[in-house]
Amino acid sequence: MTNKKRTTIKDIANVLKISTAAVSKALHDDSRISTETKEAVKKVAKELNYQPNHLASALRKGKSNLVGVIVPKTNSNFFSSVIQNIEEVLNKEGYNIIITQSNESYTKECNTIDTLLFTQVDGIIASMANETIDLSYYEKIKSKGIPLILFDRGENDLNVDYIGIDDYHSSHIIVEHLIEQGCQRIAHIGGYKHTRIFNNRIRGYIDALKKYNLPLDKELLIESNLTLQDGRKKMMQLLTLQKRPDAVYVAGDYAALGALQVLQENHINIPNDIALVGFGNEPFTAMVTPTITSIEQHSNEIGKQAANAFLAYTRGDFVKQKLNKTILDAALIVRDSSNIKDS
Amino acid sequence: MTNKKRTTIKDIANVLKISTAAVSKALHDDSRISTETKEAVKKVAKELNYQPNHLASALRKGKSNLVGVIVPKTNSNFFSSVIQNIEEVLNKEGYNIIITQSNESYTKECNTIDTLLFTQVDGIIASMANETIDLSYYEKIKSKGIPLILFDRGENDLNVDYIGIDDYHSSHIIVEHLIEQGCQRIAHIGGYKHTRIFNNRIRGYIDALKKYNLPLDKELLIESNLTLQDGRKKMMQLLTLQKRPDAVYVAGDYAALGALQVLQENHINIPNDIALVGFGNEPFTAMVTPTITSIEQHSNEIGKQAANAFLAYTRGDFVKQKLNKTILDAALIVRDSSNIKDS
DNA sequence: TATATTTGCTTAAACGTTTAAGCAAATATA
DNA sequence: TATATTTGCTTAAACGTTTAAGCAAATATA
Repeated sequence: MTNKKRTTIKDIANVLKISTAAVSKALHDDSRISTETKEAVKKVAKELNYQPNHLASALRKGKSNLVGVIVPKTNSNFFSSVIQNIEEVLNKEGYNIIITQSNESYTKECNTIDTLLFTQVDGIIASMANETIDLSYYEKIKSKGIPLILFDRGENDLNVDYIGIDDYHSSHIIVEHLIEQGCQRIAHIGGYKHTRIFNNRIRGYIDALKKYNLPLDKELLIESNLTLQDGRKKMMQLLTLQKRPDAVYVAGDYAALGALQVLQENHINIPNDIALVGFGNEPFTAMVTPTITSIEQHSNEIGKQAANAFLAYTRGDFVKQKLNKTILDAALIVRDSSNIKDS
Repeated sequence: MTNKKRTTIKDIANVLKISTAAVSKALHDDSRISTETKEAVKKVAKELNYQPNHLASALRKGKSNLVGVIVPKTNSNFFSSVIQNIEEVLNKEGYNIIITQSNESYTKECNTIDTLLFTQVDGIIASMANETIDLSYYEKIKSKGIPLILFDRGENDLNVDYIGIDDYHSSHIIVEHLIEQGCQRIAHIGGYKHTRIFNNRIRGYIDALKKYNLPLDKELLIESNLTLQDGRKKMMQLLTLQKRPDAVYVAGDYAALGALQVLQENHINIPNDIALVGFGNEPFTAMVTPTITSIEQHSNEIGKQAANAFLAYTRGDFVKQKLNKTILDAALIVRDSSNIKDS
């Protein structure tokens, strides 16, 4: 524990009898420093095991090289994969990320934002909690002039960069797929309408039914918080109907799993009696029996693009910063739970 | 974007015609500042929407109030739950955490450590990557005098605080449970022997067999990286044996799931033909069919204790800092995959 | 050869805090 | 009433960088 003080540029300067300014410039390969000096500085830096003090340079330069990432939960393949890709892109550019979880709670999300602002992050990349309706905390970020990028769960009203998939179109793909399988009464257990992505999925569902001349039955369209538990509850509700659906499209994989459990407990054949489609392509959808058809959201791509959107800001492409709404195409992964021909 | 400069204590000082030192002390409730001044300062601070510059105080105080957390992956219920609890405890004490993933890669882990040191974290709480054998990077943390706490995957040799469950005893509980179910040939798909926790599970397995006078069959003890894929592979290997096991204890849930899939594909009845036990109590173990018996590792408690161990250091209990090896008792969650009486 | 430019550094100030040292006024103590 | 202590502030320096401004020596240009 003989924690002798860390070496600073001052120490290097003393050894070489030059100024700290020269050392600083040498370490940053300033063109006005001779090659010999640079080499000497770097050699001594290595010898003394010099590690730059990030806080000092951050303070001086007015930027921390930290980016805050807010997700509803890390414990989901989608979000952890997005995070991993954000990290990969930003690390290359010298940024570190601070990951925080809102746990789907609005209060926790606000605290989290305060914490990140306090930590002087250079930007925030976020996906909103389910609960979040009031956007004033996000406005706070904007008003401080800190770049804000939203992905997956974001609101149009905020007028910031957004990366996500085409939820409206995804619903079309799913409904089309189910109709191809011969389904005629397709139910939708959707997310909260106030969240854009879930609203888009609902609109897509409704319009796709219209497109294929299927009637829209209000009983078959249910709002849910999309947890496993609520998926069970909403599936039970559907089973009590006089005219049961022959397919259920659930806007989240966890809730889809809940629905699957209920169907199995009631000895209903999947997909022949009722076909099932989830959303998100969580790994467990390929693990359960039957495997669940789902939508792949390209989490890797979303993470990379979100990071790049932030970098675009920092590179000062402010001139005529146009709002980037990047919408990726989703992919339907057909599995046993909706593959009627094969089963 | 009229990003007018942030308010500093200087601004507050100017308004009240007092020194910045007085402002600083007032904000920290220094006993040598009058109540009136404190109130006035806080009032103005609020009016000007003052937010302390964390970098400046960190630089001055020589501590960043950031704690680095390194996990093999965030995408696992165990780790994300540990993280959540670390965060909860540390946030209360004014610390923020920087979460990084090693992705089970030794190289990534080293980078991650460099990054955290560069960011001037006040401490590091880590669980090691599967690959990690060389501990020199962890020694680096210690040599810088930065508190290091390990949990779950940690090595004794490092001589630092450690929080985990009693893996040796967990194996005993599992083997006892399987014997109670009538199993006589119990296989173990274990983790890498060089990782302490997996080694302990293996030793526990061997000793428990001995205790109950069951022979140790080398064929039934297999080393694995415990991914889903490798679980499949190792299960197939067990099925090729002349004398198949009647129970398989897998040291990780993902690998257990792989084993389960292979058993089902071969129409082997679980648990009657072969009983199955996993480790970690990942949520999906309760979701698949049949549900998988597993070991609950008390991730919440581990997270809390790890955070508290770090806090103990910062509180300067250095005087006679004794090594804290906290070992929690694990709990066996019996499910269908090993419940022979009921099935 | 005289002047202009470039090279390679130094000096000094700054980023926004915190804190040791100190000082005058107010209050307590003998 | 004279001295000691406490209260409530200020002054000044420091944390470890970066960077604008400047200057002398070396080199290029006319």
